[in-house]
Amino acid sequence: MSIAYDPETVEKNAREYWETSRCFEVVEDKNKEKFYCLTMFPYPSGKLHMGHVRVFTINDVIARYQRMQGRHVLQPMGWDAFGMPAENAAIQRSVPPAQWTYSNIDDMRAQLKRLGYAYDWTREITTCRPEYYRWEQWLFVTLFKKGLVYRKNAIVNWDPVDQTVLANEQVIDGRGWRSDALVERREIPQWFMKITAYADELLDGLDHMPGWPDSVKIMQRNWIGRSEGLELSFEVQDEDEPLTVFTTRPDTLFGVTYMAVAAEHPLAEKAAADNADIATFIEACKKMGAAEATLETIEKKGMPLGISALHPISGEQVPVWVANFVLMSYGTGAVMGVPGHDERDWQFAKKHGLPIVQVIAPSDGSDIEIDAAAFLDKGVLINSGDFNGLDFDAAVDAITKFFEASGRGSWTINYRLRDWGVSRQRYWGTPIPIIYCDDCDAVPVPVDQLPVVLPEEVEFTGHGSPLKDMPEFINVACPQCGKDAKRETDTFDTFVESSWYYARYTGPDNEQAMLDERAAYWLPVDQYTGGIEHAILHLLYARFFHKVLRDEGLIDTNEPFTNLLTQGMVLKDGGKMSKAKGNTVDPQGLIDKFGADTVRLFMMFAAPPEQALEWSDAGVQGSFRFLKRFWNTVGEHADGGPVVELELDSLTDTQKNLRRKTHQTIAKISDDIGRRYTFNTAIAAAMELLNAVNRFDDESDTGRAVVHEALEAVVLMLSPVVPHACHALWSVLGHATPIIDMAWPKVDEQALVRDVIEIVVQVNGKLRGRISVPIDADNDAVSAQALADPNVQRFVGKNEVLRTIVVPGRLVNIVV
RNA sequence: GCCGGGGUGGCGGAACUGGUAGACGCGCCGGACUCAAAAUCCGGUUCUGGAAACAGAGUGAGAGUUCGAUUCUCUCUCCCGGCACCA
Repeated sequence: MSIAYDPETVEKNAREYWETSRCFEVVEDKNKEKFYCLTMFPYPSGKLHMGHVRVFTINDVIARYQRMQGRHVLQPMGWDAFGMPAENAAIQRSVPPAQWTYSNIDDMRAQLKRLGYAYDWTREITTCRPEYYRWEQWLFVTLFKKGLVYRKNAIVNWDPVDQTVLANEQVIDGRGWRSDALVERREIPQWFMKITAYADELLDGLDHMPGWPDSVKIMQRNWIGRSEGLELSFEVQDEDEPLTVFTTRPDTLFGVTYMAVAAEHPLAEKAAADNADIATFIEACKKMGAAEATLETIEKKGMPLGISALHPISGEQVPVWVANFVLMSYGTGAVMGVPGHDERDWQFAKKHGLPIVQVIAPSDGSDIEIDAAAFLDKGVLINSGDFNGLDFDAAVDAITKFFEASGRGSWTINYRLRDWGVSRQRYWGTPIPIIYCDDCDAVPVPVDQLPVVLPEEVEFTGHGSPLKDMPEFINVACPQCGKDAKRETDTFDTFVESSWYYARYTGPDNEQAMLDERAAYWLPVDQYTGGIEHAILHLLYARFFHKVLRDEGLIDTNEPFTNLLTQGMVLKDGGKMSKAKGNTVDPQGLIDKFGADTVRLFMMFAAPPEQALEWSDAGVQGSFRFLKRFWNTVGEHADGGPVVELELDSLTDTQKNLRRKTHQTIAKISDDIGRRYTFNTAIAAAMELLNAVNRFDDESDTGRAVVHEALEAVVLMLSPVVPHACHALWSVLGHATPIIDMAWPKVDEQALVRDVIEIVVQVNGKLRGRISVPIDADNDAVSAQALADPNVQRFVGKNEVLRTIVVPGRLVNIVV
């Protein structure tokens, strides 16, 4: 008599086997085909949440499936350990961020082990450890020397009450989240990495990444935003510095009726000096977020500065305005306004009574009313002096030539992508390895003095970085001249750590170099899985770093991630699970109650990975019930003792049918997991086969052998999803070799052969009958049989058959 | 506002290349077992009409292409992700 399914024991046994056999620890082996299978590593926020369980389970299924395909699989795990929540916890609970983080890591590691993921734990990475971050300090210094790192002013959110810099997330409706004070824009010097130097390569690479979803590639392409256009200058009356602007529509140049500059622009500041209204307006502009979403949705406001720019061709005067939607740090801090042919400019001109001039007419000669709406199409130039009558191409060509000849403009390539600001005014991050000396300016910390270690024992107040109160950290001798100097107290954006961790997993123990020859064996990552919310920033920064590391000679490939799978969120009651809503479901409780396999199964069954997953407690019950049924079916079969060898020639039709179902299912699941990543349909197919086995009532020797084949297939194919149960069931089926060392089952093409198939018959596209036809019947025979069907005849009747469409093997459509 | 994705039974979802809409599971209804309940097993379950056979309607809304549209095109609408300092 078989024993009842007890996940607690079953899972403990499997875990112990994996641990003692160390079967997931891998070393480089040139004779084996490697498969590097990675998820985006978690931020150690406390406990695992459902989103973690989902992404890790998806990746674990792929890793275990690939292992069964014979690949040498590396699946590592680590911790994206620097970040803001640790600082918040420190303020709330008076625990240093380091202590909080390490304790969370210990808890979450234990949870991951309980879930049975096939990780090589010998490669674990923790980014807040100096042995990790020292190498990104080294890289920063190296890039500094190469000129790929520079310092410039950039905007931050300043909380005037808490006297601290806020993250965008901490600004709620323009106010500080703790102080409720109106947040101000403030410019401070910050460090930047020149990602724009790689803009073209990052863009072109997207064309050679078939393993990435189109949606992600399109988003990145739009983000980089390469455009070609004319860069030109407007002289400003009584000023030495011209206003430089970029336009992709030089053909509309004669339609410029105003210029707009940012509040921080020198022209605006100058005008504010002797005009109180302008000064007030500029102050108001600065009390506004810098986020693109804000700029694009706010009410567009502006004020004339009382100065004029000179149109570079006509010489006419156009007024210069200051506007709240122009930012100094993006581009040149100035834009030209062409209200006749740009939607936003049109709105702005309408509102402020600025003239709207039509300079483009429709190509078909029709009339338009420029006062009613902007005309955005390309057309023929009018009101454009010598350029009247030219079409778009000719006009762009002629106007560009005019500027290039006069030296006041040139055809250039422009990117929406901006350089990556990596400075953060926070404590819990990698110290930026820079020393400021009064004589030598910013000096990188010499490589032999790295790492600059972040002190972990700190008092945390929440008012700025504790590093600023630590003279022992700040005061240092200038590496160049030896004079007293001061350390940078800013730390890196945490995206810096996550931009190269995937490479460090290949050699996490190397104390002499960032990366070594092991990177060449494992990279690139074959399968990368993570949230769609990282489609742009993280994935673009990682691609950038990969190219930088390549140019440093540390790796020899162009792209970090060959195949990308972006999984959807886990929802509850149609919305995001969040602590604020109080609708979180703790995976631990479910693991304790049902076991890890039930949780894994539900996660994979409830939705395809790319879609949002709606959480359902009842669905978890269903998964548990299925596992019990699965367990009992295999157990009851095994109770009948060993089975005989299958004699394929002597099968009955029913036996043949079950066998066909077995091999159809192998084909289906192999495709679902291997190609489509639709684990939900793979599990559904396994359930179907198991249902067929349960309906199959044949205790003969051959019957039991057919069942045995089906059950072996199901156990093997479900083992990536529910590995603990399948580890046990494989031995129940009489095998000495552990299932973790088994290969994926193979399809017997002979078993799939059938001689009669069912065809659907439609009349005028509506389903009216089904017929059985020989597999090799020709189209004429099939349509004749379809027409003969009694129900089909009812609808065809005396009507004339106009057309008959036969889709071989599928359907017949009779058009009357 | 801009970029990307999504909307299918009471619920999660399936339908892969334009060809049977609703696989599989949940829930619900009925039955078996039980003194009873739980668990388990069997059957039914898109809606409307019908005892049934079957018929009509039906994939966010509206139009279009097609012999045939959940699938392709256009317009609209609602929801989700991203917008450079949440990770």
